[in-house]
Amino acid sequence: MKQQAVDDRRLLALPALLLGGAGTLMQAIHEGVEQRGFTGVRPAHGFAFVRLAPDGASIAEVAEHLGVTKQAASQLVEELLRRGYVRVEPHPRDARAKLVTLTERGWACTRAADEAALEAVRAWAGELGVDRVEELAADLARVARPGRLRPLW
Amino acid sequence: MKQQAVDDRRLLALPALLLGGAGTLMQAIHEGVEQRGFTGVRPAHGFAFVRLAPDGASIAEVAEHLGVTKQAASQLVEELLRRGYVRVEPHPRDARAKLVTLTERGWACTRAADEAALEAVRAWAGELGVDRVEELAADLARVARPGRLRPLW
DNA sequence: CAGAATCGACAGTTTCCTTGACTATTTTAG
DNA sequence: CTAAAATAGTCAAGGAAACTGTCGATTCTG
Repeated sequence: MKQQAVDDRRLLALPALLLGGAGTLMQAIHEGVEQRGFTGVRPAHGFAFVRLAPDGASIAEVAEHLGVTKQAASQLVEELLRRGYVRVEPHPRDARAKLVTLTERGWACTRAADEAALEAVRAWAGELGVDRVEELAADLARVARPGRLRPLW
Repeated sequence: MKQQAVDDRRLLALPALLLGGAGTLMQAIHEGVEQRGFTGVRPAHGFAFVRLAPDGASIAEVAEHLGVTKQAASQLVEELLRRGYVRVEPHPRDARAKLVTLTERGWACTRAADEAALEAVRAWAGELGVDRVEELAADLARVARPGRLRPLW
């Protein structure tokens, strides 16, 4: 039990660091995307792009992915449509649904986000070394169950 | 340049994992705190507790810590007051200001959050080993400059 | 094929944060 | 030492982004 207490103290630092690191990273990505000329894009949009990227998705699928209601997803998609990041077509297999896919501008924004993220992580690799960063990623991959990629809580 | 491209691919996984891991952790903490009987406590409250914990803080200091306006911080403090997590007294050195400090209930909630976080991280330690988790924390500590601990965006 | 489930939209509401204007106090400059 | 500027906090109004509830249209299920 005493050993347990010691371990606890060693473990207690991680949550704050993880939350802080994620916040820092998100901020860096957000700023990087803006600097590359994609203004008015919120992180929630970026998380939506992840789901839309491969082959598009329905609004309900976007909602499920973000962990919000269909109404919220619908609004978000409409905003992305207005800004030219996505196109919305009738779904080929379901007349009730709409198929939302990225436009070229949407893809460009996605690439910009990747670049911005990479820029931040490259700085870390310079500090820790590429191998250490890769280990970090491997460790996280084992513990971070990729549930919903929610913007927030 | 080619090596650079290879490294990039190896690094590109980290951002999503870090964001996902942080989200998972936040969710776990939030649920753990609720299960321990502290209902209606949002993560933003938890971040405020961090600032209040040592010796209390003024409303403006809470605002600065959270990265929101004084008005928002004022409202948040009032809510914490209603729920019994903090007490508000006149500031001993500045008649304009209020000194906000945690009540015993506030401290209990803080401990509950620590326990919930620990519970999650202990599960990781079981998966990776304590030493590996500690390395993880050490790496993160070197790269994650603890800016504002915002709930954010 | 009839009932249940699902897709998305409309309307109204809530929550949380913002800007702007204001008073009271403290700090700074002349 | 006082007049001006800065700061602490509040009130009021408004907006962004989510929510619930309801609905018509379509698809799935038994």
